Amino acid sequence: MPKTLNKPYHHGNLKNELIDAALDILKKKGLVGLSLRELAINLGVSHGAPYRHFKNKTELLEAIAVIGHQNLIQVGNKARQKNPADPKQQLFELGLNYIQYVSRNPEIANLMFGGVLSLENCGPELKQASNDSIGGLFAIIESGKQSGLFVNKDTQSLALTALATVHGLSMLIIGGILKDQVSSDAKLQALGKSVYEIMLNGLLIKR
Amino acid sequence: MPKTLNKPYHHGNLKNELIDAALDILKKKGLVGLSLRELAINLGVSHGAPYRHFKNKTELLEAIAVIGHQNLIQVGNKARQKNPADPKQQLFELGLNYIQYVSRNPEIANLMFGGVLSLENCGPELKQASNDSIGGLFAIIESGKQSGLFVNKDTQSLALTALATVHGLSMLIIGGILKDQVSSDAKLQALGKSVYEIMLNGLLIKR
DNA sequence: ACCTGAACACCGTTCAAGT
DNA sequence: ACCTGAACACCGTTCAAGT
Repeated sequence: MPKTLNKPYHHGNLKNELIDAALDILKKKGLVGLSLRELAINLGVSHGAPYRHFKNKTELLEAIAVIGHQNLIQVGNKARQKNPADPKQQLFELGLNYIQYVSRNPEIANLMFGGVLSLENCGPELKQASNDSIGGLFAIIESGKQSGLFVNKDTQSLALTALATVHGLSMLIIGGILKDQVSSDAKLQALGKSVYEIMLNGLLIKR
Repeated sequence: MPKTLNKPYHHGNLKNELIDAALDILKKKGLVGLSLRELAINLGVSHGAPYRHFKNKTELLEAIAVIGHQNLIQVGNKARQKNPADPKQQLFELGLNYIQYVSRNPEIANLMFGGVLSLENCGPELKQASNDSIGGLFAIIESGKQSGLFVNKDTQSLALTALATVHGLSMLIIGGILKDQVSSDAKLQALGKSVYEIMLNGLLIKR
């Protein structure tokens, strides 16, 4: 990791290095263990330096949450591009990769969804990113409806149901509530597939 | 609210008062605004006093999370008792009331599910409570399967699908992601009902 | 424009000492 | 058994001053 190389640097892209270092500590020590002062010291600057790039600690955390949302947006985009004209498979891949991303980045996910940040009084970047992250799912549902695959109910309710299922499963997993059910990667995959099929076909017996 | 009544008290049930006061501040100022020191001062004791009743701040937060889980367990119990032999209605009430409880107690929910506490290294009470909170749902699914109402898949997958949907919707709501969709209590109710029916019947068109 | 270093007002936690 | 008060090691944030 880049600590001090040849010489102490007095400028550069401290902003991005702060974000990277923050991500690092977040994964290692969790949100509680993350302090701006430690970040600054680790990067060889004074503890006041971060405030030239972030108004406060929250603004740094928001920057990380934005990255998380952008990653989820990518998950949606990839799922669509990889399976053109197959909304069912698109939905499946979106779901499984969503769960996988959250499982592998629990600290970022908790930052995005754990109530630490407020979408009301946050910067415009986070507002934008968090809005956009639902977009891919809506598109999939919409195309699936048009091709007569999905039920003809309002797109929003359908999309939210799918999102809720996937999101809920993800959050339950990183919350540790399902630790028995997802002790291995294979089990997680199996559970995801199982839930996905129940979501598609419903809980009720057909009549 | 109980601050200083007639005389300064030097003993009593400080432990419970700390929990109550913490809940109060949690709702008013959020988790970030909660400090043991302020709690102690508000209750008229020294800042060291809380440490006679809680090993540390985390242990206080765990006590609150336990209360939250117990409340969710009650939600499940009520839903079952109120609609005997009607698993469909039981599931509906459990779901809507779960969403309602989380919506109305977002700080507690974020404490339970937001990654602040670890279910791995927490006290036995929280472990117990968090395990039990899924129980009611399992019972509903099981009885619904036996009466030929729900699909004959493994109970765990069915229960987790239902839980994930309800939990996910709840967390999305308090996360502010659905603020447009749930701006009023009526809208929340409508969305809940809509999602519930999609969950029951599935996304796919029957063939 | 960017960074430093002192300063302020907080924290959590520990521990001898008091009652 | 329960609480106090000093003490320690941290925080976030601000701001004059440096380069």
